[in-house]
Parts: sequence; structure tokens; C-alpha cells
Amino acid sequence: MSANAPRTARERARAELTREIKDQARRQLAEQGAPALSLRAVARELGMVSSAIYRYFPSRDDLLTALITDAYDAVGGAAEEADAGCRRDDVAGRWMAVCRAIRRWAVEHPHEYALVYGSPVPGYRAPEETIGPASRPAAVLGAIVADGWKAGVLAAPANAPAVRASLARDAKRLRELVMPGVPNALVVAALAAWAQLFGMISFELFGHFVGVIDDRDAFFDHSVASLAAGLGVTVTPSR
Amino acid sequence: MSANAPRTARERARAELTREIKDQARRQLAEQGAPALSLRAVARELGMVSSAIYRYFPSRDDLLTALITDAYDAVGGAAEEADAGCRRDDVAGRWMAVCRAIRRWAVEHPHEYALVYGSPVPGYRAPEETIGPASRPAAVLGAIVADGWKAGVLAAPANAPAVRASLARDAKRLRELVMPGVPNALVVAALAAWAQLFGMISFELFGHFVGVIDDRDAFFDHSVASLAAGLGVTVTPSR
DNA sequence: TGTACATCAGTGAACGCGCGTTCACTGATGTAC
DNA sequence: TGTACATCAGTGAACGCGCGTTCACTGATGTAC
Repeated sequence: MSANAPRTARERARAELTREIKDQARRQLAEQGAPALSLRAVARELGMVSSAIYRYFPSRDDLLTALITDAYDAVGGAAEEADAGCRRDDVAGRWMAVCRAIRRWAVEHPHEYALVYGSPVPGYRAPEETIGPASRPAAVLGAIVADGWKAGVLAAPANAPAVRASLARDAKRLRELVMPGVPNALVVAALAAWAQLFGMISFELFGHFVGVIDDRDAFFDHSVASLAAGLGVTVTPSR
Repeated sequence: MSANAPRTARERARAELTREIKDQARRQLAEQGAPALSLRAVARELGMVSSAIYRYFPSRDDLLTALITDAYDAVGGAAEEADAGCRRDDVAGRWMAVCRAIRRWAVEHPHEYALVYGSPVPGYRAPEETIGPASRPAAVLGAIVADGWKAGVLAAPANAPAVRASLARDAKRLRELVMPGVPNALVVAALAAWAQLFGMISFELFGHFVGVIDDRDAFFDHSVASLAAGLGVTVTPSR
């Protein structure tokens, strides 16, 4: 029993029902997508009266926020776990493992992925509290790049364009946050790789590979290895 | 007057109202997003009774399909126009111009962009007729790559991983469709660049650069030039 | 250990709203002779 | 050129539905003495 575990029966029941509501909401997310998520349907499925939900979430938006936070935490956790399973000095292996873990999570939870990386839910404005969880996957990738740079196995891309002053400002801020010691050109390249990684996952999940790419595992592995190559690290072609 | 222009007053009125309905629907798309698009609201705004819309679109899904087709055509047209404005042998210039044109269209029409490149609209299944328009932007990029290869200014990335057999099959099909003569490794690299290009645009539009990248023009130009560099062509750093 | 009060979870009814779609209709426009 | 009929656009009412949220309430759980 941890120190901040619920003690009274009431507290335990509350924690459990909060979880059940979110689980049920996730199930509906998976079936019909975020815009169709309805408090009434969640309550119905749980055998409660619709107004009872309001004891747990003050509004639909708060439930959405909880789902968004959980989704970021889940994908971030998957990334961290994959990273932790690699030898620290195997930069290429860490990169591949983390990219694959993120994609696997996305493929297994397409609607949760769409909730956080797809089009914004109309009328919903994400509150501050989602920022922390949202940055977890990026932080993992940033740490790999920083470690790789420190170990000398990464390099700013050879024939990359020069980094303009305004971009250098952005790079400086990010270096201090998440990629200590990494030079501007590599910070910017890493950022692009980050956006490109999710771009490929989104294209796959959102149907743009239909009739274009059949072997999506192979394509993803290939492209993600190329992204790594663009950062100067060569992935040895093992599975 | 073109040969297939509407002749009778009825036909003219019908064409005009069809356009007005789509325009109004686009306006609502821009204000509240696709899931909130409602036939009743469109009719209301146009001063019609809601059932009148059914003379023009047999259902909400058909209106959505029309908007999707138009959006693909718009972004495809923007890409084609940008390409046509360049000297044929300026491969790097064409690449940059087309990427910028696509991004510009996206930034200017964020909800139409989300409609086609964001999360799928729940409950909506895109019919066959959207496939043609959907491929236009990709076709433009493919033609640039094919021309660049033919002219000898593009190359398969130097340190890229080998293309597996199953991927080679996909590459073969695409080579025949859109990139004649281009070798497998370059076809696959071009595909990745295509997905990555839209990935960066999506990240920008869907809010993932907030607090991360301030100078998004510079970042986009830089990254898109890097994508080109990854295909072997160097972009001279002019604006 | 027992009692009195405060807190909280869940109920059931209601408010006010908007939606997609159908249908029988009226009146205007187009077409064939 | 004029008439008879067919086609079509737009109307207004209705069907059946689901939604988020509020509110006064009952009964169970927790807390202070």
C-alpha cells in the first residue's frame, strides 16, 4: 500500500469508478471517434444515470482532457519503456526501438492516437495540464539525440542548409530544455525527424497508404532508419 | 461559353446554388470543423428550408464527399501551379516551390486541410471518386523526382538501408504509376519524404509546434530543403 | 462504543437544443407537338 | 406561336432521435465528540 493510496471505501470506490468511466469512454472513442464521445452513452453503458457522471467529471471537456492526458502518458510511457530496454550506448538501437514502440502504440490505439495527434477536436481547447504529458515522447527522442551527440555517434547532417538566426533562437531554447550540448543544426534536424516520424504514423493510420504501400512494417523500419541516417547514425540492418 | 456550360436558366441556377451550398459548408467547416458540419445550418444560412438541400446533395455524406474532392483538387491545383511556374530543369526549385505551395494552402485553409489530411471523420467512408483528386499532390512530387532522376541530379540516399523484397514490390507499382525509371531506393525515399512533408504541416497546424518552434516559415524551409538533400539534390539557400 | 451531523454518490425528471431525413404539396420552368 | 404535360425547386410540417447540463431529492458512508 503506497502512502497516497485511497483509504476509505468511498475513496476507493471513487478511484475505481473514475477509471471505469475513462475505460468506457476510451472504448467509445475506439468505436466512433472523439467528436461522437458522449457522456450519456458512457453513463448508459455503465448502468448509471447520465447525471451521475458529473460527480466524477465536471463536464465533457474535462473527461476529454483526462483521456488526452492518459493517451500522452501511454505513448510516452511506451517510448520510455522501449528506450529503457536498450543499452545506453546503442544509440541506433534506442532510436529504432523508440520509434517502433510509438508506432506500435499508435496502431494498437488508433483513436487515442487520433485524439492527440490528429485534427483538433472542434470547440475543445486543451488546458495547460496536457503540456507535460504531451512532451514525454519528444523528451525521449531528445535524450537519445543528446546522448548520441555526447558519444560522438551523431552529427549534424552534412549537406544541410545553414540555420538562420530566428531558428537558432528556437534551437537554443530546445537545447536547454531537452538536448543539452547539441548544436543548432542537429537540434533542428532532430525536430524535423520528430515531426516526420509522427507524419508517417499519421499517414498510415489516416488511410493515405491504402493502395500505395502494402508492407507498412517494412516501410516504417526503412524510413525510420533513414531518419536516423539523416542524423548521422547508421542503423545496422537487423530486425 | 464552353460546350458543357449550363444552358437553361434552371441548369444555371442549379450550378450556382450547388456552389453556394459548398461555399457555405466550407465556411462552417472553417468555423467549427467537419464533425459539426450540419445540413440544417447550411440551409439556414442560405435562407432555405433544410429539406431543400436534398435537391442538391442526397445526404450529408455526399456534401462531405464534394468538399473533400474540392479540397484535394485545391491543394493539388496549388501544387501543380507552383510546379508550372518553375523552369523544368530546376529540380531543387520545383521541389521547394511545390512544398511551399502545399504548406501555404494548408495554412490558409486549415480546416479543409484537416478534412483531408487529419483524422478521418467518424462514420464517414470515403468513396472511390476521391482517389483521383487525392493523388494529385503526390503526383506532382513524383514527377519532380522522376525528372530529377532522369536529369541525373537526384540519387538514392547514400547510407540508406537496403530495400527489402516486399517493399520493392510496392516501389515497382509506384514507379510504374508516377515515377517512371526511378530505382527502388529512391522511390521509397521519395515516399517517405512525401509523408514527412505532410507530417510537418500537420504538426504545425494541429498545434504541436506551440511553444516549440516560433519561426515556422524558417523551420519549414529548412526542413524541406533537408528532405531534398536526403534525395540527393542540394537547395541553394536563396529565398 | 454510540450518537448526531456533515459529506458525498447516485436518482429521476426536466430544460432547451439541434440534428438528418421523409413526405405531400405548390408553383415555376422546360419540352413536345 | 400557343397549348398540354412533364419535370423540377423549394415549402412546411413532422418523425424520432440524442445530446449536455441542472436541480431537488434520497440514502449511504464518514467524522467528531
